[in-house]
Amino acid sequence: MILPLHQAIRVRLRAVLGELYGLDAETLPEIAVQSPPNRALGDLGTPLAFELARRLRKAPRSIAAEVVAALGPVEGVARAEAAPNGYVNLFLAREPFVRRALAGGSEPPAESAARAKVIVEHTAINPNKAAHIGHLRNSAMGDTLARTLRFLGVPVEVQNYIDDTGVQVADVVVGFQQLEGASTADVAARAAEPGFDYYCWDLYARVAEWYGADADRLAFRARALHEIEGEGNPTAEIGRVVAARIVRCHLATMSRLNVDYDLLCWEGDILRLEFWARAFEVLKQAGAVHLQSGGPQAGCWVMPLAEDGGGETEARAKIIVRSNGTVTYVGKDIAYQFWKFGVLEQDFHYRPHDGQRSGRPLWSTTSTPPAEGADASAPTGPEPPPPPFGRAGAVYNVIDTRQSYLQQLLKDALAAIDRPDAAERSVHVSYEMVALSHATARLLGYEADPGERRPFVEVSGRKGLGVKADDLIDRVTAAARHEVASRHDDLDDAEADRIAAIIAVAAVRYFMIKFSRGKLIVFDIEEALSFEGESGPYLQYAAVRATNILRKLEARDGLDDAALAAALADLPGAPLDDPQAGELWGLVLEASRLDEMADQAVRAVELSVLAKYAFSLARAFHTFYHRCPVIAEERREVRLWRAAGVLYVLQQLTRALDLMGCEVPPRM
RNA sequence: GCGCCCGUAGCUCAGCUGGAUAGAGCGUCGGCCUCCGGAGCCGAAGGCCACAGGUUCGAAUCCUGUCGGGCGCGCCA
Repeated sequence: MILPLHQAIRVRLRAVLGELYGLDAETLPEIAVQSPPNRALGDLGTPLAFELARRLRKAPRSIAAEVVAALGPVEGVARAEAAPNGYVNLFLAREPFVRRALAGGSEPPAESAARAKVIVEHTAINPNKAAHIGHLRNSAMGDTLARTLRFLGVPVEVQNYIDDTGVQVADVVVGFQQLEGASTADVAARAAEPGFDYYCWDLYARVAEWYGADADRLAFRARALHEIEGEGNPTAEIGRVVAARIVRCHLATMSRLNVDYDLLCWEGDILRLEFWARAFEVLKQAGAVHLQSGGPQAGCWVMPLAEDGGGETEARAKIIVRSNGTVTYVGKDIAYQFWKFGVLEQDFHYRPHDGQRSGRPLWSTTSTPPAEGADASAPTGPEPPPPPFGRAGAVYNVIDTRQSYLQQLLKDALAAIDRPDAAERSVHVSYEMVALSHATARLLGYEADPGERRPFVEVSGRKGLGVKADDLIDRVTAAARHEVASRHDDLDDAEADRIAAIIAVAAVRYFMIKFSRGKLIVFDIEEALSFEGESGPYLQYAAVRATNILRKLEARDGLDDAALAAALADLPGAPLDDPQAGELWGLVLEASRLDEMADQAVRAVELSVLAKYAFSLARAFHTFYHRCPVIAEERREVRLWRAAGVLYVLQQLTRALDLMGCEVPPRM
């Protein structure tokens, strides 16, 4: 991994600047270490001479020359060069670099339990219908972020917020009651059957249409919404049945994509445990909210909007508690966010939820404490106590860009209660929506709106318009299955299915991650089914090719990973410095940058960085594959070093894929 | 009206805390299976980085303005 080397170089350069010019390390800006555009220029380079030119009243070129002359030995660096234009370029010691890379290849990432825990909240799909492609973008980003943070040694807690008491669930309940005359038992029976999430998808669309036909019917929604927050009434019971079942459907869908969670947070529990009451106290004590005495907002508790500046702040304050005393959505969200940062001295109760395919234990919040002794009688023995949830040092909320205003209010609220640290570390991971191409919308049977001028069609749950996540995965899997079968006629059905599933996951997840988050994705089914070019399967194919080389090497020469390592131990490194070895060296160097890219992805909160890097590494490998044969190479030293490079690339590519929740299939 | 996001090749997009010659994929055209599997590789054509100023040794990147597009801004959730 190259990041520690960057750091060592920075430290040395800072010392050199101190020795040469008496510059204080404190007053120096962070020294940029970057990759030169062309490997011939160097393996790493820094433009520090440019920044110092004015301060030192010297030409960059001479500063660079002086720095290079004074640099002295740096661990891992073979030599330095001052480029004529002023760059300081570094050439790494290749042999030790490759040896260290291979040795560290199997090491687990540096654990640092001392670092503050980070909460990543993602998915948060309304539990009233099947998940669609828009939700996949959220989950793919959130899961990749969580995996990347863990890779960097940060303790992570993944939460999935379940809005079980919102309008969307209420609407489906109204559908069951008013359109189907269903009882709680009827709904429970239907929920136990397969395809409940698809059934509710259609029902939800029907309810929306039903409301549209007669505005008076919206009264049913208002009543259901009220009842659903309570307990012991049929509406609440049906709501519970629906939400519980749909959440299981969502978890099953996400599990297909290797997405998992630590905790399900139910909005109903936040209400029943009255988190808001405590949050309200905190806000009032800090003077963050006040009661509006006059004007249109008279009788409401409001929070002044930050940075309003003008004299109209009073009129434009954000209402947190309505004049009738009920709390708004914003208030509930503030309470939840406060809990995440440990601001409320209050906690949920917890119960274990179903197991996850990944094996990661999943917990669920509840409103009631576990019954005494009940667990001890269970066949599995007493339940382990829940881990300490909440109280995070930083929070990432993965929610689409339309929630920006609300997310800003959460930061404002934290700042208003004098928790600027929490406000600062309250990060909105915003992203644009996923829309449908006209061609795909047409394929779904959607009649194009003649007034539609935009080049895409917005997904709409109310209209029932959208590509369901499971349908997408099914279609991509079928396409992958077809491809696999056409390439291998010796695979049995189970194996072919397994490989197709692995490929489909990569295709879908890579597609959701490769665009930067501010970009609207216009989803086109044909494009998604293409496994050529910049796609998940392209990355997997590179890894499979690497695996094949190593497998053949083992079959022919009996050289497995351990034997290869042993053979390298007493192998001269000279072939690496051969000018012809440039291809191999460039590949290894590129492969070593995974930690640099993971770090950058987190700092910029831009997961596409990771996707682009993995793609470029795969591309570099494919090129190498064509130019530099391994098996057929006759010179033993060259062959072994190439094999070492292939092994390292495979390790790094596998890790990069893992960060995106993708696996390497055994064949493809 | 205010706020956020977007504008780079025919299309879809990368371009890192400003840095060396603006890069990919798709599409088009032309090559490559006697060679570790062609879901691949190599090459060609294709760019006033929306526009105009500014800051800087240096701007696709930062600042201001203009134009075009998207999304928010409720005693809804």
